[in-house]
Amino acid sequence: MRCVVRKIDLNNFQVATSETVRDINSRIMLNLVRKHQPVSRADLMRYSGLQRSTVSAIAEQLIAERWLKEGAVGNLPRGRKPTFLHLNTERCGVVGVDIQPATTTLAVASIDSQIVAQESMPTQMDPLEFVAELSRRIKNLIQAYPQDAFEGVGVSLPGRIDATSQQLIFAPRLNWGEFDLKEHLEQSLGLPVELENAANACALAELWSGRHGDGVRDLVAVTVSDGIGVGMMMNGQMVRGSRGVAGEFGHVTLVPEGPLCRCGNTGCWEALASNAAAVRYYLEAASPRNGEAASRNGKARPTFGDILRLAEQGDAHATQALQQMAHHLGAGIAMLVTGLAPDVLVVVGEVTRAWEMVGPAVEEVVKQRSLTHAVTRILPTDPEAQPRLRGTIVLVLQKHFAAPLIA
Amino acid sequence: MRCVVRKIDLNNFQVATSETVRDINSRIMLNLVRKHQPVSRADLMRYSGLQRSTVSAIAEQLIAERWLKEGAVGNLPRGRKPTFLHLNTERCGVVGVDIQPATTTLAVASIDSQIVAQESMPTQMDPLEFVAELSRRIKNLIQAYPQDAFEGVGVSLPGRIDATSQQLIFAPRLNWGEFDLKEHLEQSLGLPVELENAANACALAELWSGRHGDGVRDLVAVTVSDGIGVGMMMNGQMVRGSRGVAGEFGHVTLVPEGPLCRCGNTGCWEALASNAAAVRYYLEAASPRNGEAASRNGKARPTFGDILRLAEQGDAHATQALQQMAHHLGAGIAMLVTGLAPDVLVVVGEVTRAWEMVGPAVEEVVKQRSLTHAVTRILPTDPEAQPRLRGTIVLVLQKHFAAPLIA
DNA sequence: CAGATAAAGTTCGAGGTACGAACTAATCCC
DNA sequence: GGGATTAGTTCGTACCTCGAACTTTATCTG
Repeated sequence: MRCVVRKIDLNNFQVATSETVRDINSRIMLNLVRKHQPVSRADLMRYSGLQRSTVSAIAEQLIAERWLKEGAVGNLPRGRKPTFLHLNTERCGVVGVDIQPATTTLAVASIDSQIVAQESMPTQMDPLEFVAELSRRIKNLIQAYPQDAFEGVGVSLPGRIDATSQQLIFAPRLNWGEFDLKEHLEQSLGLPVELENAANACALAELWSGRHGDGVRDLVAVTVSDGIGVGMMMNGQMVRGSRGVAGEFGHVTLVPEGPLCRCGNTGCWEALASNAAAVRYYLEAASPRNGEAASRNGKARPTFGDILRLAEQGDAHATQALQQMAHHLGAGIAMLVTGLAPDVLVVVGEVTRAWEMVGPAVEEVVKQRSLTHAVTRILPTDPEAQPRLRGTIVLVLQKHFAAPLIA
Repeated sequence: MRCVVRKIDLNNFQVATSETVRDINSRIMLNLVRKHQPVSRADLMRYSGLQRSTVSAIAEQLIAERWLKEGAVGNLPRGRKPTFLHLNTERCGVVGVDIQPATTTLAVASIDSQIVAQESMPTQMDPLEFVAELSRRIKNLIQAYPQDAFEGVGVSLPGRIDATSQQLIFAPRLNWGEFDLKEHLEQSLGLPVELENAANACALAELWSGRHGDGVRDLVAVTVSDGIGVGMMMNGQMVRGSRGVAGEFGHVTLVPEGPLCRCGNTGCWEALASNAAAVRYYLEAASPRNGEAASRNGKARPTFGDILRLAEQGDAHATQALQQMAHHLGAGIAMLVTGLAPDVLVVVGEVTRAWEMVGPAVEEVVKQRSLTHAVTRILPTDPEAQPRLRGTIVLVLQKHFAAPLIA
């Protein structure tokens, strides 16, 4: 039984009243239904340890609030048949937006986190234009449902959001400057908006709806694209750090005299192990003397997707580039495994498509470099699972399903 | 207003009852008294937002349980004079034990974390002998107080404790093997015992009784001795990781082809920046050709303390060794600042005695390598403050002062 | 010096919540 | 049809906070 105590934050606490008790217990109920649905009141009583009468009372309230619905009756060998309860998916509640440099994906999900509609659009260069188009599309998706049926909008993006002001403070890959995305979207949609860094969103999604089991309380997500991002869930909570900038392990120096990174330093993890690094390794291997020049005269610079395809076809240079990338990916992952010892570390990004090639190389480096006590499972995510997007859904739903802010 | 939500742990939750409300509110009260004492009921009402009647009721209960005591009456320009409340230090409650490879320090503290008695003893090689001697000394210290006045014993040690079994799983510097220290001490003393890794204890002490202000929720402690340990408090909670082994950043590879570490790998942070590394740098500088040999033939190998002393006297080799150590210390700290972005990072160890020399070098590396957004304050701890020992006190007290385990 | 004013602290009834025992409902088996 | 079994409801009790009214103990004012 792991039980980590928390220091009470005397700047930001909430005293308890009688309603607090109901709040806590109904959240527990909601989570138990989410996990076990369809489930009878009698089973909820057994799972929760609450009295049968209390379970009934809470169920009645949650049904009145349209969180739960009564469904079919079950069958038992003896006795009265139970009435099953399940999450009320008609309360069709959440909009999720995954902003990536080129493409933005938006989705509507029900409160059981199932995506019921989804579409994509290009990510405009101009933030105001982007907000206008995004709002138009969201309104369009939403209008089929009752007016007040939506809880909010979750947004994941490749950048940093100040913890207090919720302003975008660092998003070089979007190049929008210090734009108040939250304010603009809220104004335009009339719904509460939650912004989150993409890696954090992935970690959130994996902890809440990944298939890792209930025992997982510490999870790290590593997103690999043109950069590397890290999202951390520790003790079941997101680690945001001082100004919401925790997780920039991508800019830790792993090779002191290594290649130049776009951050201005040298040998950063992401300069060694990102998709862009793999492309560089490929160019270096393909024309050893002068990799950069080769790409300029004649054929276009290959994309990381090209390299994955070439490696799959058995191209030696591409395979070598992936191996180099894998080695350095492993070095960074070893750092996280050694330092944070999460239960699970998930890798997100195109690179997972070649995991049967990259994975073993990563595992080898991690095994060699980390102490024997760490038992972290390193898992690639299925690209179909859309962890960023699922994270945005959880971002909104966690307000209702997470433990209440107590003391 | 930062507010991080937590996923409810369905394997380990607690439903709320009416008593839960009192539990939460009395813990808030206890913390408010701890912070503001001496303080009147009326002030507590204002700090907490609870009703005056509720504050009185809770105060009455806490006085009955001997947590609080009524003290002097205050003075106000008008109206009835307030009766001040303060923590009841006569409830003299906690034993702290700081086990270090050579010396073990034990202390008795009151519930306001003030140390009232303290003594040291050598750390024996044999764990059973050690437990016997430690118990004898603790019993001796305790006997002056009422029989039932002690809450428990907190222990910090250079090693790892399995999160579930509370067994010692890795303590090479003590060389005790897999010894069940907790069980042996509890048997011998009849008091509950809490074990914790030394770096974690430091982080705990700094968060709970450091002078960093209430706003600090994310704090990292770096202990520098013959090894390097890292303790993390994130969102006001200790990060223990999967099997309680989080924080082994000392064994992250920072220089791929670097010096051999005792863990078997090369270029680990602690092989580059620990006290032992500084001694190595000194020997290399003092006899460039053959540092190791020099120490063997003739004069004894200098200790890190010697190097600090020499550097203070202006010795060039010692100064250079410290600079090398500082550079690498900075590299590792830059990793932590970049990746975790804590509000505060404290450095613990003998090296802080030379901080006017080491600090600027560390700051320079960190400034160069970390992104501009991190606002981490890097602070040396006062060696007099005994952070390890204070951490052991908090270890026991947090059971009563921390937020209750809810949902 | 008496009355007004003010602040601290107490008392007590109302409302919300969970507990737990007793009760009703539904179903199967003999 | 009666007994056994399980699901779900009802209702009185206990605990807790709220909030208004009240008591206590001061100072200020005319």
